[in-house]
Amino acid sequence: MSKGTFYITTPIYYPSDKLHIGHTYCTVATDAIARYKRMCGYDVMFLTGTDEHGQKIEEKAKAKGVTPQQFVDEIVAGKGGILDLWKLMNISNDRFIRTTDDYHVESIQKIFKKMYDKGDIYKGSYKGKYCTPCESFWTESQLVDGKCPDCGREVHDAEEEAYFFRLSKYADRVQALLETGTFLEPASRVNEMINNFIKPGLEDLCVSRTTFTWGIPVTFDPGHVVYVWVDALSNYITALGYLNDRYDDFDKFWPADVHIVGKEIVRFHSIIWPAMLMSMELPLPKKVYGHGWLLIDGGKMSKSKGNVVDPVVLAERYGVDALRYFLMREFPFGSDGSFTNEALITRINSDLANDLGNLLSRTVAMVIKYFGGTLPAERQMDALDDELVSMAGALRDIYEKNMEAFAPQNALIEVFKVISRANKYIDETAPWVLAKDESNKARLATVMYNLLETIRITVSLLVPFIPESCEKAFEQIGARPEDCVWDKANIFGVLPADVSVKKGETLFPRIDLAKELEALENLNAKNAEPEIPTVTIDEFAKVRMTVCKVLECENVKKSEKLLKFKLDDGSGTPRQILSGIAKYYKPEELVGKTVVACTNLPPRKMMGEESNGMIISAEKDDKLNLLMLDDAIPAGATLC
RNA sequence: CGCGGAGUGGAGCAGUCUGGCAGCUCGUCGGGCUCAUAACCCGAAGGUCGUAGGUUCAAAUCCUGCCUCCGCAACCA
Repeated sequence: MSKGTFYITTPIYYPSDKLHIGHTYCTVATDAIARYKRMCGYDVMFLTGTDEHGQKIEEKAKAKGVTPQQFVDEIVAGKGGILDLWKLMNISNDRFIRTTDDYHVESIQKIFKKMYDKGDIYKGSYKGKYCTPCESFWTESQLVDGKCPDCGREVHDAEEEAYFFRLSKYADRVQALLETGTFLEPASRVNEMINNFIKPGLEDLCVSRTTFTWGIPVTFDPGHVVYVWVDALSNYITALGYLNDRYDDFDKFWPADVHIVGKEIVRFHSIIWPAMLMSMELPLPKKVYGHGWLLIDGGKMSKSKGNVVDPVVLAERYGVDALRYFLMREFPFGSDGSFTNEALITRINSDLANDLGNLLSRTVAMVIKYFGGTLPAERQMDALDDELVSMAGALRDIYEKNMEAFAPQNALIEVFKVISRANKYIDETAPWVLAKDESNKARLATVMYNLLETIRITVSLLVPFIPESCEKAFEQIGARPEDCVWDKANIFGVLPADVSVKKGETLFPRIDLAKELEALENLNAKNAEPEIPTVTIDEFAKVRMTVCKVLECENVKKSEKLLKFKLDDGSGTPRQILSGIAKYYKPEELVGKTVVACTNLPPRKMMGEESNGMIISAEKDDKLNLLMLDDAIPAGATLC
């Protein structure tokens, strides 16, 4: 029965914040592929999880006053956390790994030791400039006038002990891997990897840290924790029981059939991970697929833009299946796509409500109206039936080809071509006309049966995408579970001749576009406002705002954003400040103006120039205005 | 000259590898139908395929220059 095994993974997500629609997109896509493979008869292992170590988590936990473990427990397993999100989205993962799980920790320590014993991990040092108060390493180029870019104080030469992985040793083999065959897809990502990372030369990779403690300790060298690469990437094998006793299906499922990843981490999965596996002398995954991003308003989703899309809100408003369908249907999997609420609602309405839902609804209603819900067994074929029947019968193979090519979007397009054809078929056969004459019974029954069969086949193939809705649809057309399987999705005529339908709830209610857009807009506006902490008068008083006259102003070369100012701040010495407002002002129009700057910020280096303070401006949406005062007030005056 | 992606009717995209009548979805307009979730079906309008040049019998597609947008990297205090 089984066609063999299929091991598929998502990345393990970093739980420093709530996950957004982008993570959901990746996981839903992986889920759809996993469900498809199961449907085809593969023994599937679908893994997802979380990457829970590192400095950022440590810092966030500290800021919140909890331990790192408590912090990640809350985000991963707490109410509304990552586990809840995947449950809501109906994700069918077989396993969920957390890098803080005991068995993973145990495996990582053994893997690290194994690579060390082999000589592929060696102890070296990280040379750089160290700022003691900031506890930070800086490279020469990051320094501002030879001083710490964060605090402006002196730095000194320092070396930090660290372990390195001999990535360079595997560069040739990795390049060959990328260049031959189909290891990395889509193909457009291959050039990017080779030009950007391999050709300039691969440097050995720092794989341990001593500057933070939230990580897996290196067993043979206390004080070092394993840095992200070995810890996170290895999850794909530790979750199968590699070097641990928790699971024992490593031999069964490794190598992975495909790692689904976002394009931002293609580099780690297509260069570092294969090199690590080469070092461990393990088989390489068969494929890494780098999907595109969902862009908002043509740009990247980001907190600061306030345009982060919350999957929970959308799933609760429109249904999990509708959201899953939209994500898979709207965007070409390998490229970026632009997400808009309007596209979401329009897509749900036109495909799911108008085409599929309505087809089901009108078909079931007619079977009930004309036959009391059960078809008579007599049939009468007609040439009108041919096209629909052959399209439905041929669909599975076309669908399969697209799914195998990681083009779920095209698979869905093909399914909906058949659904549209069925709607047209109703017009062509005009059942309501046939129903007027008793002598047409057999013909009418044939039309109804053909419609039910078309629905059975198309909905069978939609199961990986919208599983719950499909169950409801099967029930309405009177299909038994054994009729709705892969092996019968390319056969027309599976339902019993005297099939009985059952009226059910509306599968996908139509959504009022204008009303919902407004509602979402309002929700978003509310969410965009972060909780603003109150400041005490003492804290506020620390901020020094000084009136300055613009002496000189020019563009910073090679920078699109920065303007360089020389300001008279009343001290007698000109003050240099850089400001990212080149988009809004021309340098010459600012000379002589009276502006306000915060003058007690630490110096900071940008594009090789030092900035001593911040010029105050007001910004909203895409508008920005510098705060300018009347010329009457002299330079050096302070705001109070 | 840092790396990469993209510019195709009002919107979103396919087509480009391998030149051969410019296609799909949504929207708009007109018509049809009444089984259905005001849904469905048919028809129409709308594009010098970013731009300038080149190759060719023939260019959205191949070549060269330029412009614009997006992402990465480095700065956006």
